[in-house]
Amino acid sequence: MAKQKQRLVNRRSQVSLRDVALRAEVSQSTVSRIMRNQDLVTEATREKVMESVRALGYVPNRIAGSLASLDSRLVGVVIPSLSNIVFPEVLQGINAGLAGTDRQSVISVTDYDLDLEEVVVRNLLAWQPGAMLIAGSTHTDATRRMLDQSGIRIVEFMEIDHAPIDVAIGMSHIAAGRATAQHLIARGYRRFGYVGYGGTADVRARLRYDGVRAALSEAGMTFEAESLSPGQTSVERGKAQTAEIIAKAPGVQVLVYSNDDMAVGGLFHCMGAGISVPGQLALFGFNGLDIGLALPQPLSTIRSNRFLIGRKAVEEVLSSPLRAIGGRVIDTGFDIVTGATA
Amino acid sequence: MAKQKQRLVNRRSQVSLRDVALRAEVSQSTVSRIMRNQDLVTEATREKVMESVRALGYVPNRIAGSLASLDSRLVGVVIPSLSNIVFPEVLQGINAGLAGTDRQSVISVTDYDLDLEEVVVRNLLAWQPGAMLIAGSTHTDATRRMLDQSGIRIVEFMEIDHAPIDVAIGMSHIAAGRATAQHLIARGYRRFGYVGYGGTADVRARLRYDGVRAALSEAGMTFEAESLSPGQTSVERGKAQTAEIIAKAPGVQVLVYSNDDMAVGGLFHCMGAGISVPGQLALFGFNGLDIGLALPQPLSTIRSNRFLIGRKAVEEVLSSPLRAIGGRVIDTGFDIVTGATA
DNA sequence: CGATAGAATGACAACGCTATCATTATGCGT
DNA sequence: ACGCATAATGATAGCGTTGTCATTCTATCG
Repeated sequence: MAKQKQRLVNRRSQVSLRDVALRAEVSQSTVSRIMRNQDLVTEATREKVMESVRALGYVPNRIAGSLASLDSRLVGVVIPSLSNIVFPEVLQGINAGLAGTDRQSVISVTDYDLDLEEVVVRNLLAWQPGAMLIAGSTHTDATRRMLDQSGIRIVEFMEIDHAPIDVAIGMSHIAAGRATAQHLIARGYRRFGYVGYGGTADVRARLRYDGVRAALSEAGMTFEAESLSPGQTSVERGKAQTAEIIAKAPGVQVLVYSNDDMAVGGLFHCMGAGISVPGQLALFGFNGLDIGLALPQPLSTIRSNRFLIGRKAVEEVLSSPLRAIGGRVIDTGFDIVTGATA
Repeated sequence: MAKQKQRLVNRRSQVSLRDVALRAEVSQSTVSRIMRNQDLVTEATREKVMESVRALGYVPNRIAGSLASLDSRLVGVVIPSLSNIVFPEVLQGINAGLAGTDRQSVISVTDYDLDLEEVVVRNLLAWQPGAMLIAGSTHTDATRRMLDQSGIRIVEFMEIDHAPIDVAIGMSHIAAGRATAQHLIARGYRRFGYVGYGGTADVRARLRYDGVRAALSEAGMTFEAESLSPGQTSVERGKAQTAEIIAKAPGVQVLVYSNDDMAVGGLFHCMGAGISVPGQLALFGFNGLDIGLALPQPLSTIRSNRFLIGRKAVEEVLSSPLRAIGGRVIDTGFDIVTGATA
């Protein structure tokens, strides 16, 4: 009598393919075919099998399926934050792109920490995703190597200011910064101040800042004052820092913000302090958030299309399992929203 | 010569346990033990193996691991929307609870559609999650049956106004509605209007509405006017509907909104139209969003703790793999934020 | 120094499915 | 009615791990 190795594990008394096959008196192959909607099966057998599926409440085990087919149908997504509304917006686009396909996204958050990103990417790769969508193009060497060697499709989204591993989708934040400065100069502003994120983690905010400075510099100008915050931006911080910079540099004509939530805070401060906008002080944001547009006085800002970025990222990886040779850059662009605050 | 069945599939030339074991000249068991940080291995062998792991760039295949161990270490999360900021906030709490554990969340979105929710739950269950966190307690019969029969931990979050399958975490939206009405009545308001979501999909908005009405009714009052929108709420819609209801019912003293974004829109409308708040018209929201608190005039609202809900949900399912007998309800409560608009 | 407990390692059968090939039904033309 | 192409179904070896048990070392002790 052959010895049977037995798992002692509280073997989930879960119904499996075998149970369905047994009940329907067909082979497991047939059940498998039906569950995967492969044709080649008679309507009669399909009925018979589906009856058993329903009766037993069978739910296929996609883990086993993925292992057998060497295809997990998973798409890994890595974003730095959930509290910054722009990332959920990208997720919506990703979702929209994935809807109707049999792919499922798996999301991880890095908190703008490149070391954590490395961990997160490793864990995600362990799930054998068919593609990986990752925010930004600044990664640790190890992260880049893992992504590269995985052989799967990789989309780096949000920014396109660096050479991509496979595909990059987004906008040039340097160009957005330059456009901001040029737009404001054209409107006659000469004395600039900057309010926003001053850390190094949010690379894109930094790129925009650099872009503004570069364009100002070309026009022989510079920021007369800056109020930098090392941490997370918020409406509240925008209020506080705007108060601070006004006290520090009363002569400034226009404030450029690292993003809309800070700028909204700035506008709220001005409203409360009785400073007329843009008469006494003009404000310019970045992101084109809904809240900015709905303000009594619509915020002047630059709109990036986050939803589109997400959707295009998915479309790109679904279009082919093979990487773009030599890398591919898709510019989703940006629009200047004139608004009423600058 | 025995015939070998061969997968023709472009067998991912990926390094597996076997490759590492071969290179390090140890058994697969040993490598497996090391990868899972099981002790019982000599430091010397560990070194030797890790060298191979690094050299080959080995990434464990968690799909195979999950199948073998019958434990996916996945946590399914189902939310109705990503555009309503409260759900990303819950996700942050979930993330915080999961951080440091070896569990990974898998998120799906239902667009407030119960039939889609059913599909989404089925797909998620196919990944054999160890637990499922799902927003709300209104589901189709099939969904409820699947969740129930899965045997895994289930947390229904956001609301606690129904009997849970396993655990419910959140607040009573009916109670929040009643509290809103009582608070406003105590502050002397007598003529009420309602602005907000009027559809059936967002069950919780409906519960709050019912709560307000019930408490008004007990005090012998009712909504003198209502402006209902069938779709997604937004700041923009709040503006428009506020304008509408003011035109329709100029005598109303206070407007109760289905949520903060609508209320913020209402405040913006009043600012623009020169209506003094709360003197001529008072406004009361729901959610306690950051934006409301940062307004020049802080929004009067009810704050629910979404982050806490998410974190507690995770803590609950991590605490035990067994369901709460007879169901368990965890009330995370809510606070009235007096603010300055009512 | 031999016996022996315990530590360290190895062997190998599951896990639940899918891909591949083999076999059996079925329909069709002549 | 027969042969044959084709449709429908079945059998079975992986997929890359982990759980279990078996085996081989390594101290320790009388």
